[in-house]
Amino acid sequence: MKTRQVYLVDDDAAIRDALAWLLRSRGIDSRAWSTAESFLADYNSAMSGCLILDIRMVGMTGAELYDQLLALGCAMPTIFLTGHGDVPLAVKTLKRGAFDFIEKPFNDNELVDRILAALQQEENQRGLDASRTQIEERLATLTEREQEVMACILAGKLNKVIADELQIAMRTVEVHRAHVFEKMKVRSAVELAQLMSAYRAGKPRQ
Amino acid sequence: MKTRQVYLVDDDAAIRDALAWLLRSRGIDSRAWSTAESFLADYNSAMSGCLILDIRMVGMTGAELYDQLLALGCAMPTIFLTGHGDVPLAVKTLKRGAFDFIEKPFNDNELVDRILAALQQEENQRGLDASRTQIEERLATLTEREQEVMACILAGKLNKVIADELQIAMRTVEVHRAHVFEKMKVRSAVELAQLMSAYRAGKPRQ
DNA sequence: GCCGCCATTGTGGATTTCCACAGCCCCTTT
DNA sequence: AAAGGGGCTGTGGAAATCCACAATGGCGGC
Repeated sequence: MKTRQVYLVDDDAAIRDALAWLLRSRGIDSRAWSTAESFLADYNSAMSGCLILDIRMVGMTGAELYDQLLALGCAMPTIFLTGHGDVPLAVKTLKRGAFDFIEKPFNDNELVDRILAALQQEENQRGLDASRTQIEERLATLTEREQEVMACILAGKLNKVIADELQIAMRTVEVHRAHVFEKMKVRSAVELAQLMSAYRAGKPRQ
Repeated sequence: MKTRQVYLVDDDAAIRDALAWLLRSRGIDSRAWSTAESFLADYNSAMSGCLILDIRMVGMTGAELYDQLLALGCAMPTIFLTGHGDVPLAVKTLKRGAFDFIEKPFNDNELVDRILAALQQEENQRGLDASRTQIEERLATLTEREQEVMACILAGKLNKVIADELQIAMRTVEVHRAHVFEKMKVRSAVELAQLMSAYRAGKPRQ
């Protein structure tokens, strides 16, 4: 099981070193990169933790790197460090989902608190993602007919009504219904309804 | 039925007039205040629409007014106008829920687009709030026993299991169950499960 | 005392859900 | 050809849900 890390990207070596030292003193694992390009080349979706990005860097900026990572499906919470007052950029980046903005020079405790919060959020999100994946895997096992019957079940329809609508025997509805419960690993229509409600509530993820 | 309005608060008369004119030319109703204090004195929860606040004003600032309004339970989307680059304040206010930050001088079309989006969001939120209120009213009609039985239903338990746990007859469970469905205005356990799932998913609102 | 609300329970019967056992047909893969 | 998957169906019977009709008892308010 991989450990969470804090990924630091800043072209200022002093900042990188200071941050790495700070995090080590708090027992937090970290790795540093001096350019956005080098981090991007190393990035892979197995990375787990949070990002600390300097918003302005030589070459690709932190904001541009963030856009690239979003496009790659990276969901790690991202904290931006900024030394300039650029409100539109801060607003835009926050609205795109950045976790936080912290101005240099920063307060050590404040930054570590935000980092811990970001790590916690990432952990929570990973759990949610795992659940979603599991539900999706179960859904993928359903035949077309089973999906149709499931939709009717979730619409609260009686088996005989489903049978009428799909023009099949009630016995067949029962068979498909039993398969749906089995494949979705639920024991009742209530449980199925709750599972699918939770799944759909967490769906907006694009 | 009250109409939605845009509420303008800015100590700069030229801005207020220009905004009012702009909105009128787009067929959007608005009202203006020159100080945060005067708006706060007039505020009431029946106001519907969105807010445009200048972030810095003589006396109470836009940010301070926003905090006050939040404390009063105001849910109108709030767009801040700012002429200075104060990133921490922008970040803090956005994280508190502000709808957007726009720097002066602003682009007319951009601002109107954001206002229309804010009005739409407020409309959607009103609809959600109305639904929540309705559900809460129905929940309030349930007796303690009915609430207990409902919890068991939502846990997917059979009537006979509920009867065992609550140490009552199955017939009594059926009576309470029927009352729960009637009062919650649902026709099945599935429908009840979905109603409560949606309600609980939208609960974090404090 | 009367009334309304709440909780509880029983009887009898209808409807719905669930499923073991059994079977048929079509299509695809080995 | 045989096996597996999917869809479909029937029989018989048990379990679960639903409810009209009926009733009792406790509590609080008028």
